[in-house]
Amino acid sequence: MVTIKDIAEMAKVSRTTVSRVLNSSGYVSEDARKRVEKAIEETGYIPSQHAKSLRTKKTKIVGVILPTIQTETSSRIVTGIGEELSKHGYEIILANTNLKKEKEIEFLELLKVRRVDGIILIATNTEPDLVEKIKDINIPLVMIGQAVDGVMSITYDDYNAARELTHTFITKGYREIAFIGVDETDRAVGYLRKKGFLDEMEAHGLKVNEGWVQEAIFDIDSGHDAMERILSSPSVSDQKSVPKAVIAVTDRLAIGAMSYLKKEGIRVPEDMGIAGFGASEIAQYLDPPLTTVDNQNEKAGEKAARQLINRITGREYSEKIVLNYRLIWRKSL
Amino acid sequence: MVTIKDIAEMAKVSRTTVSRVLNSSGYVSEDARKRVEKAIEETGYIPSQHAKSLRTKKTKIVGVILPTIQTETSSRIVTGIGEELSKHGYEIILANTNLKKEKEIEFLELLKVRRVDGIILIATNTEPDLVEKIKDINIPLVMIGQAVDGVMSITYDDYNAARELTHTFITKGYREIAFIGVDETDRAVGYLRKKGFLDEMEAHGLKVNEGWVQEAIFDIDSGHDAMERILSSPSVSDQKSVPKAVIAVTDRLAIGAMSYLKKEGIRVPEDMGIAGFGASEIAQYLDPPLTTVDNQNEKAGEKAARQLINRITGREYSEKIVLNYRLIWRKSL
DNA sequence: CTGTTAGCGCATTCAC
DNA sequence: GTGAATGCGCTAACAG
Repeated sequence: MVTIKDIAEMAKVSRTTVSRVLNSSGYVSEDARKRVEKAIEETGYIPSQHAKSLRTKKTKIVGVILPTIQTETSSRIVTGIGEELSKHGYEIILANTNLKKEKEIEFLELLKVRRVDGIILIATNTEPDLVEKIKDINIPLVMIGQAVDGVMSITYDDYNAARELTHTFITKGYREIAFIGVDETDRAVGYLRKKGFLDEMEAHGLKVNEGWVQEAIFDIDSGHDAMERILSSPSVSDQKSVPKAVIAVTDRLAIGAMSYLKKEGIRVPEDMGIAGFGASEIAQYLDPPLTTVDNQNEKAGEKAARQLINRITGREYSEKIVLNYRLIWRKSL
Repeated sequence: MVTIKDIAEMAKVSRTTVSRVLNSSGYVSEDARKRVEKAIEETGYIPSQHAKSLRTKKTKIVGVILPTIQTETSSRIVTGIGEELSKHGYEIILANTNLKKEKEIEFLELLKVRRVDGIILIATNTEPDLVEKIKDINIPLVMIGQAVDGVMSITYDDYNAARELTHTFITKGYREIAFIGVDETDRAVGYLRKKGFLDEMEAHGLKVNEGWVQEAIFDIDSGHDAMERILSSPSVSDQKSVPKAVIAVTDRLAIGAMSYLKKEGIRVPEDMGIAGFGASEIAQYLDPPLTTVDNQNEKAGEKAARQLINRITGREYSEKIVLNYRLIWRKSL
């Protein structure tokens, strides 16, 4: 492998001079520059980022820890992050936990070994050991999706989105509304979206029957099963109170729910209104097209990257950003 | 930042000894080891991978270049790659071209700067400048999805999958079959799948009308439009020959086509059979569920990673691997 | 404008 | 069993 030393010798200058033309820093005579460039050209020399990093203490790498890349949410966020980072000459090291929580902490360690300049964590929980680890990692870090005191974050306005969505269901005349949520250790998706729903229902004096609120995991089948549980809960079986609508906290859960409804011959939206969250691409092609909440994931990724870079480079940055959302009304209710 | 030198001083040994316990190489007395470990524990010392890389010439990083991460195909491949690499202590640097071809070459450069140990390229084309660049990059590289002479690759059996799919359409009684493809510079998806289709049709003496073969780009809307073009092509408009089935080269294109059919009141599969490629998760939840070809993307990723590591570490590896596929029959035909 | 000197943090001889 | 010496490839004072 050809090194800076070889170039220096070929161009009959010192390594310093080569370094100068490489980084276009300091003065270098036209003549010397030419010779250096020629040598680089001839040899195909490419400077080693490692040696450079060792010296400068900057790696120009950002670690991205995520729970899975196989959801539109994640992949969009990553696209946004990548887009923004590459503008500034940073690369991404991808750390995919595949939904194994313990790996989050492992990866934090690992990224530290790699001396990344910053970390972006697409978070699924805010558990104490994770937060503790984050706080003593001593590398600029921003979380996406969850907010924690003392940690930079980009979050969605989950609570208000859920309220507004619920509100609109109500103003459209729905009064019996069911809910498919997820585990509340996911504070944003599990807790806040559910709370928004419940608070809005309560504000309107509407009752949410036991059995109407079901918990699922993040996949389509789970939405299917949750819908089934809702429709076979005691008060429903007695025909005393059948929900007329259902809100699912992700589009995938909504798709699963729809598939159950279709199987049972329950028409959407005539017999049951439905909405999801996430604005997945497929939502608009469903039959009927699914009402959903667009959280602007790419933008979340971009903002996270931008704020992180600001922080890394000592510029001003926002500690917390809450993105606004957009309700997309379609025919499913 | 605490370094190996600090640990050495604290433990009253030389840096060499610290290095030894770090890498569990060579002899080190129980006593010395204890002291070193204690010092590491107390300081939270983490060795710098950069310094190590500079010394050992190994980064334990693999670069992954991909056209987009927002398709199931890509994200699954990446999951497979990540899964396998992490078993061996490698990390991924993600290079997302966002469908900009020129960036592929740019990223190759960049990964060279980073001195990655290997590169995995999820390829969309096999154009000469790309191939040339690959060949003189001098870093072990494996392509996924496209085959090129002299380059390691993992590919799908696109040609035969297309033939077999077509064959089954035919044995089910379909004789008028249309086709939605993509640009043939994508040799695997664009050229081979189309050729498989055409060859099989020809082998059965079936005619493929002009206008029945349309070219789309990789998104849902494009599938919709292609379907529209097929059904409004001259021979179809004359009612002389309306296709009774359509094969799309990706599930997304098939979904787009289905949405057009639904809009036009054309029933699937009664009026028109349809199939896609890719075994996307959503395919089974469509109405009707979509027949598709599973080409095991995670496995492709895993194999690519494994072969690459074999190559990097000087073990035996396969230059070319062609994965088998699996037809998934559902109600859409 | 340019070169000399001095490390960055680590692994690897080679002695002891 | 252990340590001193050396250098990986690069940048950053500091002199000239």
